[in-house]
Amino acid sequence: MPSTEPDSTRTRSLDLLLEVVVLLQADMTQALAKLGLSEARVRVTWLLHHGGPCTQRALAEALGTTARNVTGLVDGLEATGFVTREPHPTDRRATHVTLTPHGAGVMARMASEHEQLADQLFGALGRADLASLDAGLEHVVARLRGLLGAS
Amino acid sequence: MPSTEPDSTRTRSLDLLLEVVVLLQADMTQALAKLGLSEARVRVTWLLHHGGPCTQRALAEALGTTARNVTGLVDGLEATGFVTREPHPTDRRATHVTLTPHGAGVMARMASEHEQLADQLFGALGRADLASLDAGLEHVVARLRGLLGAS
DNA sequence: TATTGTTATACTCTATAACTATA
DNA sequence: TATAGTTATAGAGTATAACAATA
Repeated sequence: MPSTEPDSTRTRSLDLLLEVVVLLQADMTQALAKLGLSEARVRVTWLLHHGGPCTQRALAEALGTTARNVTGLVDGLEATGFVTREPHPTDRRATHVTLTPHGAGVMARMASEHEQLADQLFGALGRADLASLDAGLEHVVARLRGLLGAS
Repeated sequence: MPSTEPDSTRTRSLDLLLEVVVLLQADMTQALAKLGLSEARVRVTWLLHHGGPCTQRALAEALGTTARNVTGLVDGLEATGFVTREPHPTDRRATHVTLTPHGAGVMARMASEHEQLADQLFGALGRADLASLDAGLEHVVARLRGLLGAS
């Protein structure tokens, strides 16, 4: 038997992984919609939840997007009661985007749903199975980082 | 030691999985852009590549979207030379969306890049490691299908 | 009457460029 | 002069609703 596995085995693993991507994304989008958030907006509230109040400039850099886009995202989050624009303590050009109590509550609820999902996905797996899954995923993460870095 | 694992272990596995989602999506988007396609448009060409020419109505149902949206996607694919609108052989209301030779060539190239990615991600894994990764992913797929079905 | 695809309209996310207020 | 955030404008993707042509 040759030392290289047939391609079909690896391709099947990639297809499985892509199916997980599709399903996980669908589940996330659905869960976010119930909380009144979109994927783009939750990235903002996530940054505010960890890290606290923040200028729009800093948000734009952390998100890897433009200042204009952040204006739109914060507009939407402000209109739906997730954040407020406060004056920056020292720089009168800047705004301090801050989570409202409602926004903070939703983020806390999201964290608990996150743990719940982890239990639902992995609760039935034994310790050894979970460890080998983690090892495989870590391998994939390392490979993908390499591919994206050396683009 | 209690029979239930601490939550933190499972949450870490989920975070790993979410990181794979983010990285794989970034890699796909980048690869598609090089081929002149977006994610929404490649779903259309994928359906045409497998399955052959197709009415817009059938595309809308397969994509789970509206007829209006398919009009826009096919407009874009037509303008960039991936597909043509042909008259339907028997139903004069309908159009037969068909891959051009260029579109078919790009899809073939995509398939070969798919195999290449599978080799890059999994080539260094032994048979046993790959099998246990597959088992874990299959478990996750089954769980996610259950969650999405019973929404 | 039902179906296929279109136009009309609107909302979200993204991007560039020009501009205002402040530093 | 440089920076923070805005308005102006544009394009992709999604959705509903009204409508034309055909079945």
